[in-house]
Amino acid sequence: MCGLVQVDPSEYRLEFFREMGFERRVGKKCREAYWTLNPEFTEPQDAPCVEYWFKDIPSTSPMTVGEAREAFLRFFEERGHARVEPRPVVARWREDLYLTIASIVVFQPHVTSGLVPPPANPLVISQPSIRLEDIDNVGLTIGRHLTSFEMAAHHAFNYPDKQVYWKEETVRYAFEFFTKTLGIPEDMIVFKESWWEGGGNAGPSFEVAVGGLELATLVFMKFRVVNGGYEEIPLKIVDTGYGVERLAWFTQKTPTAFHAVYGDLVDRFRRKLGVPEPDEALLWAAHKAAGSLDPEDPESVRSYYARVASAAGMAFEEVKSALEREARLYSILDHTRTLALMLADGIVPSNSGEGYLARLVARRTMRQMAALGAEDASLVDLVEMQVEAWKRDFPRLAANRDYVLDATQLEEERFREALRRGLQVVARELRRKGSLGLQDLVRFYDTYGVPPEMVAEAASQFNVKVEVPHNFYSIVASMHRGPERIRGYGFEKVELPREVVEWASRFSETRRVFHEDPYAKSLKARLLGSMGRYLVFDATIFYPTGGGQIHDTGYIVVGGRRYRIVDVQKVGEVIVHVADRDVAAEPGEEVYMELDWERRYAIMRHHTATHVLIAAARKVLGSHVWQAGAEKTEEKGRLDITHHRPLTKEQVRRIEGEVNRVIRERRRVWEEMVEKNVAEEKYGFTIYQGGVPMERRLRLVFVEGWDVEACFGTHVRNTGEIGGFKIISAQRIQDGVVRLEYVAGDRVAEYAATLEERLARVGEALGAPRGMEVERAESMKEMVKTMQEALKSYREAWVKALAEKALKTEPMAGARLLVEESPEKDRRAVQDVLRTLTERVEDLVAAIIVRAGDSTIVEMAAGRKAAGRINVPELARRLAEALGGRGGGRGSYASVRLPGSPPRERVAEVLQAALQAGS
RNA sequence: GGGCCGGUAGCUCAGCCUGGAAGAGCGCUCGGCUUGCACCCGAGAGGUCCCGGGUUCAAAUCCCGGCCGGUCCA
Repeated sequence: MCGLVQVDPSEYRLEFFREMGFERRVGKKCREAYWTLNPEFTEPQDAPCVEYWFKDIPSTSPMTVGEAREAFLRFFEERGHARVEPRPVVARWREDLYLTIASIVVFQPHVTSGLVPPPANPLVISQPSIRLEDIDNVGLTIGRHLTSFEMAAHHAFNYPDKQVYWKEETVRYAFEFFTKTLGIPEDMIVFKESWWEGGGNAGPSFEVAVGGLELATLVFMKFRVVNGGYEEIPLKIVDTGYGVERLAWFTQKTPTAFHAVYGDLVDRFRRKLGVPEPDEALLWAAHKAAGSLDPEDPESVRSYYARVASAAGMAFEEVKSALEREARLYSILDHTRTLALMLADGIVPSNSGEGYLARLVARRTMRQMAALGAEDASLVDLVEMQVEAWKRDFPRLAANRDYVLDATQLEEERFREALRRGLQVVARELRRKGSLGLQDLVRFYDTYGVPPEMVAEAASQFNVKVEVPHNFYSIVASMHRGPERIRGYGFEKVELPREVVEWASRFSETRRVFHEDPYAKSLKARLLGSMGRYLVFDATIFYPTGGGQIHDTGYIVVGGRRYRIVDVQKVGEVIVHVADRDVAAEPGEEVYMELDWERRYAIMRHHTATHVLIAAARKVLGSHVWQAGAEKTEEKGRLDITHHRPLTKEQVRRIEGEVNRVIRERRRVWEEMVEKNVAEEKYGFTIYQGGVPMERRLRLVFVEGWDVEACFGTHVRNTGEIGGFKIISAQRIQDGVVRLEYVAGDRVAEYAATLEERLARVGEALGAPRGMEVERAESMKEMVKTMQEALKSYREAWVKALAEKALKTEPMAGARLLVEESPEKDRRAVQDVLRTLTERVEDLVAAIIVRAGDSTIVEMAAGRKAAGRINVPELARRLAEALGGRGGGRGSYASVRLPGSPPRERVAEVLQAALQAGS
């Protein structure tokens, strides 16, 4: 972007530039400062300022993405950098980010905050990253925007007592890499002065551009942003980012980055999607013009097409439609790889969290496919091609192939289903209203997920024209703008009064005897302080609520008095005990404490069972399974796992079987304190099932040969102690999350007992002997059916009798009147009877009295002939008026509720009088 | 986590706005037609209108709460 940053210019004045004879200039168009060896440059050589002309700049032989990545890594390895393996594209170690958007994210916040040392220093990495901000521009800009890319980077962390290197070396490395490894002429490389800010940090930076293409950014993080000002930080970080895809594009000199990155996939996708091959000259014209394209500005897009049209000697409309098709093809290439990477790293598509981001990418891709008219193409096919193409670069694509494809297929089905439903509503509204406005478009998208293009297409079949504004999606987005929120598990919430928290945090760390010996049932400790019911000791065996494990209960004896402990909470490293009443004791007094051991032991069993369970679930269902929440109490364990489909009975049974096998195998369980870096390296991010502790050293809980997790809880020593395991429910609690509830140990027998009890009650209610409950239920069902049939024939008989009786009455005022008591209370049935009756005797007005406790309901209906002369609702009003009730009706039907229990004769009298009066 | 939409026959849905007989198409059963493989004609079975409360003489329909599903956004 063009614009001036006001920074101390000395930040950018390097010895290296002086040595090499670089000159500092300011762009004529873009008023930005840059350093160059080329006397002819008037602009800083990056995208909006100049057009792409890098195809005319010499470089080494063409490199694929893999070759470019390897060349970069090797270059820095040879210069003393340790190679670090990339992390997943899902930032599981971050609470405030869903996706890995840059290599530095790998080291945030634990390393950048200084808490944990980096895994190596200096280091080099190529980190697959995903950014969805510019997803709408992907394709149109022929490669400037990508949703998934690899950020190759070398990082150096400079501590006050350990300096590694800073600007001089970083810029020298860049220059050397570009000239020696990529073979770019020295005078083509431009270093533009810039300023970087992000995540609360800031610093000067250089953007390295060649021939219009920005190839790298070199950031020198040295400030913290405090109240809008900058404050120097002790840990100064070299944060670089080289676009691996751009390196490949640069060396291959293809018209678009997609040709360079995806190679023959471009043509294979093109065939699958039925996109015609464009003229090569057109693509090159687009290549040149795309550098100055601002995709957010419709006018800029229009003039881009116009420039391409005149350069290629083609008609504007022809160019526009060809480039739009190309853009869709490229974005499909880009999105399918992004989706594959997201799924391979275990994202489960859903309607919330990172799962929604995966769905967003999938649906956007399918929209593009639909816009190309590629109805026969399948998203699964395309994703599968990406998996095949990239499995050597990203082995987890192959490892999780089944899940990636299954989840993709499910998304494809769901989208089709949503469209089908939504388009049905669209068609209905079109028939009703005949036209659709912007609000309708928004509603169809927002509520039913039908994109406006598809609404417009559906409308065209009704010969209705619908305008879709170009900024439709931002209109929708702006309507949803709510409070800015970040991801959080909401756990470890301290539920203590503010003043207690303040008071408690003044104490030093409480010794955690429950960790030293989880089997300690009692302990002698010393009271450090008390505040009403709140107590702090020097040591404790009471576990505080946290990590999904509920606190312990028990009692203490202090100052000769006994108190129950009803709650235990953690404030930092201090453990606060809550007694059942105010405690009268002085600091320094000795305290005896004892746990409700049976309760605690049940909790421990459930907790260890949870660890065994999650590993079992991952084994049976796949490595996309992550803990989405957990709770362990005395009664049962509860574990929410991410999974895209509801569990089958078979899967539940297999998971249960795995857990019971591990119990049977009597595996050892133990804890170890391990350095964070070592733990992550050795055991992976699956250790973070319950959240990410911000500690330099992690408490890892091991289940021998089965599971490792960072965990604060108390565990049994051997899986054999779990004793037994039964899943008591497995239900989908939200899209992409399945909740498992289970019992362990003695609870299994207790659970079986409650089931027995329930069955016994069912048997009793049915009057069935033991073991015959099902047969009895079935025979009763039959019996109900028989009785319903009998009831039906009795009602028919009653109707017949009523009809005969009605025919014997004398018509007056042209209608017969029949007033009868109902033998049954069911109003519905009575209405049915009335209906049949008045159909048979057409000049009849019938009233049937239903006694309902302390009131009386009179249902009334008239036959066809009678209804012509008599207004039944009016009759009802008269009856209500006369006997103090309320009622009404419509057409030939009415009902009245009367207070008390007036005799039939009274009702008949009133009705007769009303009829005679001529209602 | 929030907004919006929905839950009626085995399936897909109408009815709800404006309260007053629970419907259609497909499927199913039976019969007819047809030398059986998406034909036609006729008859029939099939419902806790998601659950709970409220308003009302009367609730699938209106109001409140809950459960479940969908969708968009963060």
